[in-house]
Amino acid sequence: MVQRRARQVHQKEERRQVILGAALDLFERSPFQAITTALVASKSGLAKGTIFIYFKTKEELFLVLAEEGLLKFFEALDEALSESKDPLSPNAVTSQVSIALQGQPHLTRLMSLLYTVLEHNVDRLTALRFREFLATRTTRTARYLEQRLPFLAPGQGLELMFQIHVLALGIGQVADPAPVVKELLQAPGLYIFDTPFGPSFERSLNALVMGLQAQVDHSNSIESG
Amino acid sequence: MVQRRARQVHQKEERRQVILGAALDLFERSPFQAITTALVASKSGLAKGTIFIYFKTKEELFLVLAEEGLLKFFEALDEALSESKDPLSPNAVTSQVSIALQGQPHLTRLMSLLYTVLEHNVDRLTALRFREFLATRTTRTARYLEQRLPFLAPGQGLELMFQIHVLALGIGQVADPAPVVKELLQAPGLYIFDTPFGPSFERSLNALVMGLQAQVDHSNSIESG
Amino acid sequence: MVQRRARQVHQKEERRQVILGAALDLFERSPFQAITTALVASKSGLAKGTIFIYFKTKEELFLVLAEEGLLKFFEALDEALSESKDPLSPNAVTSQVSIALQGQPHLTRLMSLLYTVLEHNVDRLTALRFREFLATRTTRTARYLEQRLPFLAPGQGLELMFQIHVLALGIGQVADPAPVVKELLQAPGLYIFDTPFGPSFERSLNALVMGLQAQVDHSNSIESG
Amino acid sequence: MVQRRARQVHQKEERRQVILGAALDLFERSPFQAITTALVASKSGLAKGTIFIYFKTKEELFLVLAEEGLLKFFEALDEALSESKDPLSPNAVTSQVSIALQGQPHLTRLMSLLYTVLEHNVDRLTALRFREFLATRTTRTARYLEQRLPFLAPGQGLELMFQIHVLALGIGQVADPAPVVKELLQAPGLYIFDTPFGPSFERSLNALVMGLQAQVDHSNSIESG
DNA sequence: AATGAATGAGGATTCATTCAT
DNA sequence: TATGAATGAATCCTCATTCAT
Repeated sequence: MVQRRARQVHQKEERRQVILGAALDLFERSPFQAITTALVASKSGLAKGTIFIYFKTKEELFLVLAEEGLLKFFEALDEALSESKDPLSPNAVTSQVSIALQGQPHLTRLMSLLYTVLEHNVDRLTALRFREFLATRTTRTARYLEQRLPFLAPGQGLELMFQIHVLALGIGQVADPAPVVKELLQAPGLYIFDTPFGPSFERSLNALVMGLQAQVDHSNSIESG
Repeated sequence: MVQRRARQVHQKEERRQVILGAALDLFERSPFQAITTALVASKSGLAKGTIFIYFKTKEELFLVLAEEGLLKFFEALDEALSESKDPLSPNAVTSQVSIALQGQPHLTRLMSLLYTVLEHNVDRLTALRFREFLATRTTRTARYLEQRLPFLAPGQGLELMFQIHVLALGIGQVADPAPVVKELLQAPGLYIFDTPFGPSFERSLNALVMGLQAQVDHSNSIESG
Repeated sequence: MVQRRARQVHQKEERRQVILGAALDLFERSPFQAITTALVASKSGLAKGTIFIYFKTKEELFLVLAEEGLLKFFEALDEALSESKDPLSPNAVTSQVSIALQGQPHLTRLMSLLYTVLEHNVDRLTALRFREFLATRTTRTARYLEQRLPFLAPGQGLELMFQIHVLALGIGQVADPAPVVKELLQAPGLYIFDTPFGPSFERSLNALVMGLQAQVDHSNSIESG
Repeated sequence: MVQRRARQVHQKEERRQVILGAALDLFERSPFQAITTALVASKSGLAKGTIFIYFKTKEELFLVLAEEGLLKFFEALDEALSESKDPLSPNAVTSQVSIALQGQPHLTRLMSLLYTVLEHNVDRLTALRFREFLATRTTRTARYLEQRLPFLAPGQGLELMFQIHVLALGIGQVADPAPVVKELLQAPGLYIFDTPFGPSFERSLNALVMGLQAQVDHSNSIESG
């Protein structure tokens, strides 16, 4: 069964999306290593070789998936942060970030792949484009943060974005343990580190934001003292 | 080449250490996937099969490696925290944690494997033992933290340990990018997220600790207000 | 060395035959366990992985080999049995079966693998198809037998086919001993069970057919008595 | 836990029996390939190495098991056949053989291993002893058969023993299909060859014996004709 | 552009057997 | 004799990727 050829740009983009959709579907249900390109192909209704016309490697495919997830996250967060110009409480910011993040439930799992797997089998140009995207959007959102958290000094928005990133990465992994472990964690005494993503993330991020604020207050009081 | 048989308990422990040493050596120079059991064996001066007498799977071997690294980390930190009984500043705590962590340069790389790879091919008992170790030592160090940071409420020591763990995990990954990416990050504009582990970790942890303190102060001032 | 791609159905069938031929060649010279898939591949002039495109497992490959051998046996026997419509003597039938069987010298060795090895690593569908083939052809040949041996009651043709099958299986094994044993059997007093396949098979089958006839005669004489 | 050493002959024989018992136990529940020497050892309460003191190879161990099973079979059959001196009907003989055979339910499974596996990894001497045992007992029982079936010419007792052997071998395999197949055989139309051992064996053997008788009658009638 | 046949490197484990203790 | 640590050969199959059609 030969698919119609996608000659026009928008047809190609459409087909790309079909593949990405299939990959995401599979990723929701199974770990990365269990997802073979044959599986992605058959789920896409395409041949194996066709996948590699649209994505140079399996890792590139998932890197794009990660990018799309990140994009939605950035858009959601940016929108929430730019609704008004008024300052926001740390709590409010934390909560917005958390909401934006959980709109992409698979994003954190993708992110743990990002540094350990995906970027390891991708060519320079693809990596460059991804990193440019990441830098651009991170910087933009950082500016919003600085606007809504007036105590942030210039540059601290970026710092906060870094910490959000890192927190999501770390908590994402801890909150998604191996099947064997998932079972074990029911036992009393092992409850440590067995935490749902959302609350842990919010608590930690909240502390972080308040810490940044405290640092600023502190240095201010010294200056003005 | 037949090795002298390790019949006594201490001989077996010694041989175990030889294997662990070889594995660590290799891990310093290459990614986990590139380390074959054949490599570990030949570096240990043992036959391939012998490795599997001491460790049921490749993953178990590296899980033990992670545990040993963690043990050293906990010991170093515990010792630093129990040197005196006086309160410590957030900065001081942060710095001790960072020092203890960097005494085990490969620990963070091992930790990223922990949740995504190692615990996925290990039997229940092995996973259980590891988690018990983790729970025990984390709890113990949490108590020290509560002693040296008097503003911490009971239970907040554990919370802080969780955050340390998560921060190390996340920053460890971000700070150790793929070779292609490492090169790219030289370029201006992409410097984002290109940060050495130590300073990033300390800044973030510091903010976190100050945040916890601020939360406490805040709730106190409300109560007493 | 990349082979020309077999896109057309007949090209694929051709390649399948190349693999089967290579496997049969190897099987003539060495025991099943000694035949590695690598060997089959290199003998086929194909890559290792290619074998598994055509056959899901090594056992499936040899199951197909067995089926092809059986097919030739059935065809030869059916043809011999349908040459005329006249009754045949037990001796004549026995001899036809023996001839058809010895046209496939490796068939009996393959058959001993069938129940003990091949069907143990084959999926349901493959096993089903093989058994359907076996049932269909066995039933058909059974009908021929009933035609040429008029004393056979309905259903006894199938019974006879079962006995032929079982005899070929058993004698095939006894007549093909291990190398060490082959040597020993030269010694006097151990000649027991050291028998070439053909004559043993014919003698036994002959007795069997005559026994069936005798049973019929016997029950007839009782009825008419 | 070091076992007491077996210094006396009878202690050694006892230990041998412990091992054989363990192996038989395991063989009842699992296929030959699934039985590792480690399993046999632990089930025997001995160390792996100890097994190899008593049996040179895994195959020798199972060859001895086969021999013991055969011995019991011969003894049971011999006893039944020598109870009186009167002639027996084919039916009676068939039934005695079948009873003796089914007293050793695992014997037929062991026998299929005999020619295809066991004798392939055993030294000359072991093979020789086994074959001598087989020849001796087969010959002895053959004599009993000739006594109870007076129509048998000299030498035909041995012929019959061969056929019994071969029938047990073949039917044993057909009656013990792979798990996948066992399921399939429930389906209608595939019932062919799906037969319990006992009845199939008796029907076939009966026909065989009657065939031998018929042959004799036939040649007699010619001679006297 | 689409296909899917062909590639072939890749690799952890198993396990019978040996032999130092 | 008993032990069990050490050996190391042995191997099927997977799967991302290529490329002839």
